[in-house]
Amino acid sequence: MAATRHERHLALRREIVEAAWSLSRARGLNGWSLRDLAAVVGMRAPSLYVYFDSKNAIFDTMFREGYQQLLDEAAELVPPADPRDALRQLGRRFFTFAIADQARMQLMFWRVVPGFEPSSDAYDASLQVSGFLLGELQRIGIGIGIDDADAAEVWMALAIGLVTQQVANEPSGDSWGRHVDAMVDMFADRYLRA
Amino acid sequence: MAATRHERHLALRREIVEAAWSLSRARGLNGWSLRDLAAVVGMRAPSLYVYFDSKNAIFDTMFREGYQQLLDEAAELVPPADPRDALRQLGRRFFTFAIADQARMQLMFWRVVPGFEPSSDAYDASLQVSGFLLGELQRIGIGIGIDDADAAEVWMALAIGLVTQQVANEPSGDSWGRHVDAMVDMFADRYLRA
DNA sequence: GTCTATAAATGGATAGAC
DNA sequence: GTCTATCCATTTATAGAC
Repeated sequence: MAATRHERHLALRREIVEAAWSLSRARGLNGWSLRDLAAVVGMRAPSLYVYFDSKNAIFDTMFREGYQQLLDEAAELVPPADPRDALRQLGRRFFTFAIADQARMQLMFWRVVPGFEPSSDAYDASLQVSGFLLGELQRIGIGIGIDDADAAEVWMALAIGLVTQQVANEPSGDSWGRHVDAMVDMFADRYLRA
Repeated sequence: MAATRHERHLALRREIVEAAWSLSRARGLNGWSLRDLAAVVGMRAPSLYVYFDSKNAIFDTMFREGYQQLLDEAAELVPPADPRDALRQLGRRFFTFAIADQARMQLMFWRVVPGFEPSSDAYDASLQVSGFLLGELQRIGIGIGIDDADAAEVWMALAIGLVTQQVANEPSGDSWGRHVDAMVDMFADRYLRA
């Protein structure tokens, strides 16, 4: 069964994005050019334009994939019955996810690529993650009766603060992870319904 | 009283750094070249090398100044007697300081300029800030008896998380600031000695 | 679809005259 | 100290042959 033209096109698109991830992990989000990227997949730079309209279009795909990956990991979770344990699981998993790929983290949460703004499609993917988090916090029993969205924002700030400190101060380590439980407990003490 | 050659040299150095701050605020840390910078101070690019060895040397000075400014602001604080009020003051002031200049914040806390690593002198300035924070938290009465440095790391993660979310998601606003008190209270509930 | 060639611009940094 | 001229490298992107 020969692959159709369309299938081959999609496969090469995939290969290009994977190479972009690989280069970003190795040299940073802004550490590679289209020439470099093309070389990895055995092409010349102009050929990439058959698959993507611009370099930012590649970043856009990566941005969307980052949030999709986070959503996939979240969907796989089997939350413990105890609310506080469920929060700990969420916090630990997010920390692990974020520091596992610093380039991905920076693309998703720091917006650090000059001139890149996520398309509305890509932005939708990030909204799905926010929606999942909000739903999960509500299910677990978060809220002081006024505004669950505020609790979700505080949760994200806690999580991203820890990850930001980790990546900025000790890029190749994970020692800030030892504070995850403490931060989850702080959050639970304030926002978990008794 | 005529200015000495040395004084004129220092004055121009200052003018160059101020122009670099100005450009960074207007176009981002990576949004200007040495040509642009020279134009602002009425020079050509090569003349800048009389005052700085490289572009990164300019960033290094800015990095050091950023931490010095934070230290200066901190030193001006008159802490309220009540420990929790003192923490609130610290948190609010840091948030205001950080979002007042996003380029400065990104240079200090995100390490986002490719190829730039702070010199040991500049790094020392950042250590002074850490030292001040640790001393202040101890004075206020933080600590669960084991490790005050952990509390300081958690404090910084909280503060930087809020600022990171603010800058990444609403660069021109300050709405994440409404969570400052909530985060300070969470921190106080856990780490403030009763 | 892939290539060569090239546009068109930009970058940090240096040499050397004045 | 400041300049012109320039090096040398780099970049994204396009035109057009094959």
